[in-house]
Amino acid sequence: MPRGGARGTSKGIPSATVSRLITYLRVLNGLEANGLERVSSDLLASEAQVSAFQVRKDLAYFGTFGTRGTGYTVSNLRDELKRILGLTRQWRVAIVGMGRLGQALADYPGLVEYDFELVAAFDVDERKVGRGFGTVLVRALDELPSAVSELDIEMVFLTVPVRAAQAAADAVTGAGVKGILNFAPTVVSVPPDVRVENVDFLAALKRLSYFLHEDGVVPEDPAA
Amino acid sequence: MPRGGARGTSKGIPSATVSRLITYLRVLNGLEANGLERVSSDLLASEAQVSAFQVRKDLAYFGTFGTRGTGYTVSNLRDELKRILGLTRQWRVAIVGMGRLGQALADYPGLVEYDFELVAAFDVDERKVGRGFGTVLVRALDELPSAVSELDIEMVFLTVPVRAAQAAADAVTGAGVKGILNFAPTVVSVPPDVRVENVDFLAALKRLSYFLHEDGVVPEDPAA
DNA sequence: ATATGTGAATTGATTCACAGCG
DNA sequence: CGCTGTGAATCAATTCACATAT
Repeated sequence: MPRGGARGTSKGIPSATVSRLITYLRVLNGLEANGLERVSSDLLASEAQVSAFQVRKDLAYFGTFGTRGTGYTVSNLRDELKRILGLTRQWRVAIVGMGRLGQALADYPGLVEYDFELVAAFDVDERKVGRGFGTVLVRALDELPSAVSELDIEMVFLTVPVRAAQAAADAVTGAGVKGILNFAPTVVSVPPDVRVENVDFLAALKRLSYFLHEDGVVPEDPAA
Repeated sequence: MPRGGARGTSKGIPSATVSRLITYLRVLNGLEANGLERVSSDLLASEAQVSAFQVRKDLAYFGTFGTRGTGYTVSNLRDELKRILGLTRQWRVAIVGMGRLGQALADYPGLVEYDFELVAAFDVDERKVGRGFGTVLVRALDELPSAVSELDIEMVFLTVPVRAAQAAADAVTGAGVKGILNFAPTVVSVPPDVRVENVDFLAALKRLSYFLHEDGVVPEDPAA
């Protein structure tokens, strides 16, 4: 019965809204780079490919940021969105699984740019332990619990094979990490206070397969 | 204002359903590898981390695949899902943008495994043209129109920088490709008969930031 | 007895229309 | 007047209860 203090911490915000806020933030950065100072919900909407209603409703979940009759100030709205999304501080991340993908992420310059600081990397493979990638040395997986508290690791990129994903997720959450960016093409289950976001290239590829295929498929007729 | 253009599906099937079907297929493959022959909606649901109602409703959009009182035959349901998802045939794909990510995808063995055949790669950079990655040679971008028809390219992985994404998408759709797997962290707009699926690691990372940050944020108090 | 398949109820998200403020 | 902010209406998705088949 969620009737009482509906004003508590932001619950009940559609996760589609969060995704769109990220798009709005990108659009604003682009507009700002072009020297634009003001923006209307209409312009923002067309750039983000949603309706203006949607833009205003999404923003309204978090407060009122515009001026009636005028619109929004680009830099102001951009700052508000960064604040809402938790992007005004650094996040300390580690990579678990230093295969091809883990190595690529360790070298990715975009991380630093967006204030995500890579502070550790882990792998089970003895031969990889001690090697350096990007700014970090690879550690053995059993160092994870101590490293999480010593280095204050807040998020982990899970880049291990499917067969190792659940065990690795258990180790990560057992060590106290509350956020997992899961690149393994599988469902991982975690305690309720841990958040998992999936980055699933193969699933996206199969969705594409479905939608391209779709036009040629006739659904079964339940005429019985 | 995007009127009428239902971005979901053409047949009224929730796109969340399509995503879940992909998960069910993975679960079934796992169960089959373990020698299981029968499965109930309950088991499938718990493995996929959804409700059994959801599993049955998702399947019901496409037909009836189970036996009352018994459940589903693993191999049969797996085959049906592959058929529904368009995964019973090969798909011919090309990569546009042979930077780090494009190169990594060209080498990725998972593509072949899932019947996605890489038939071409493109880049604007003169110095990359002619080099080989995986099974293909890099071509100049202006060869795209002829290559699409000659090689029957059906999907493209868009792995170019954000600033080049829209122009590249225009070139791709102009050449007649109907499916784009967009890895660039930006919205690309395409004609209504083209499907775009996004693989957006930075967006997932920012969603994680939001949800971890969330607990510490107090929404604005309208006492001004 | 058991587990699927499905109309109906419920919950959630999006769209709308216009009130409210600059 | 113009454009934001928001309750109300519409639309979509999920949950449920149970009839139905083996």
